[in-house]
Amino acid sequence: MLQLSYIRDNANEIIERLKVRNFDGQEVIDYIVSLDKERRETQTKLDTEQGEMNKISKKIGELFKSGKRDEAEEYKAKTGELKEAVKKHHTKLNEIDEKLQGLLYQVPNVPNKIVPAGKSDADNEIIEEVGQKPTFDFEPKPHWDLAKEFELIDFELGNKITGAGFPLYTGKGARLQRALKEFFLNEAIEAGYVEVMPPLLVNEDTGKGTGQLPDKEGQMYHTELDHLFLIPTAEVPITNIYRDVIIKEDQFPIKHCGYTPCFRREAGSYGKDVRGLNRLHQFDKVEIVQVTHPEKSYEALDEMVSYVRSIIEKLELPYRVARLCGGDLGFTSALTYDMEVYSAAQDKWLEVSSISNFETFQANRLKARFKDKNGKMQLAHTLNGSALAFPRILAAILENNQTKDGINIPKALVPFTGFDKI
RNA sequence: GGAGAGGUGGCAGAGUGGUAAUGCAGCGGAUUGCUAAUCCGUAGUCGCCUAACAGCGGCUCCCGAGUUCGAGUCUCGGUCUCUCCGCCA
Repeated sequence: MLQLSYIRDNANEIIERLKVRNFDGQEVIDYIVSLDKERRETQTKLDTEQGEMNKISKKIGELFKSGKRDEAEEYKAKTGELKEAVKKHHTKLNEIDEKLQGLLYQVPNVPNKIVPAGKSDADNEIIEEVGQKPTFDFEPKPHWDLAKEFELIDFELGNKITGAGFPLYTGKGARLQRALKEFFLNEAIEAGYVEVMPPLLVNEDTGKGTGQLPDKEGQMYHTELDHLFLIPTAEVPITNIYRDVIIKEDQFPIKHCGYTPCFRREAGSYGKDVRGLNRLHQFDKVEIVQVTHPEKSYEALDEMVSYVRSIIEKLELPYRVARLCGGDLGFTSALTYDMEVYSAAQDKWLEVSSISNFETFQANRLKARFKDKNGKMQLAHTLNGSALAFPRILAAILENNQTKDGINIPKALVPFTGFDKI
């Protein structure tokens, strides 16, 4: 959520920059600005009236104390009209606030100046491509065939137990998942991220804090009875650690990592994209999160990108880095880099990480603040990224490393799998 | 699931209708051979007024409604936490 004061002072610039994400903000921003003006006028009136009330009440109190009951009664009689006015303006203020809140929730984050214009992922700016695509002297098989052949994943069983998009990993497949978890967490801790193991169900306040709620509840599984949500990413519980927290400036940068399963309804997905491990309702991921001083957040973003590069390189996977265009940029993000690994048999780039700077957009909802050197409260900046999502990494490892008689495990994982070949 | 207790400023903790004690910590200042000690100030938020600082005012004692000239205090609803019992990994 953008700050009201920021909108008030920069309305035109905001409208202009939102165009990059194909968001026409003219109407809603104009409405916000005019409502804000009305709100302030109303509050000024209300404040004056309430101040008047307070004075009279105080006076009556004094009169009662000194036994001047008659005089007190006179003052009492005077309050009726004032009370009505207070009530009226109070109601009006509440109404305006509610409306304003609803409108503010509709405005996405302002894209960073370097975000390219564009409609879809096809317009993302590929910044760099690293590594060699593998070559084969036979027809490489897609991972879903390999998974079946080597009994790594049983999609049918997952289907039976739960439904589509909930695979059951078996044998070496399961062991590989565990190895990825171990490897990713160890690397992150090595890089200075403090591990947390958060709850997998979150309440409504938490969902609002990071921007999943309101409006995007359709993407999350919801437990009806207890009104809790299954997390779509560890970003949600981890970033919410800092909801309503006043951070000490010397704590910056705060760095966390965490492994969690993630649950996504993926309403509306269909077709080829959902084949095999490409798009699941439940998957595992290690997430990295940073909370930083506003002046340091882009530095942190770069650091996170190079960290994620380093682990992909250790897994010996060809990858590329994309700067998301306005049309593909998430609602809450100001700048996002996607990391995509090449998966040979599908001949596709698979998104395995999305690294974003939200600037103050989340912090504003979260009220994640710190006192700066001048003693002023300021919003912190929040960032996060996948490091990494397991299924597509697994898909790429299987497809890229297949040979005629098996699949080679990247060296970095061998200490955790206990085998170097499938 | 049953019963009870309780949510007060960063923390601790008073306050049963008259406008939020006190202690600790942090920060700023004063004093000061140094250190220690001492003293003073210091919550957040919204608004008015400012070039800015300052100043003034409103709101905030979990949330919402109500009673009252006046609510942390009384009434109703909601919510969260804790304790005991039951169930259970």
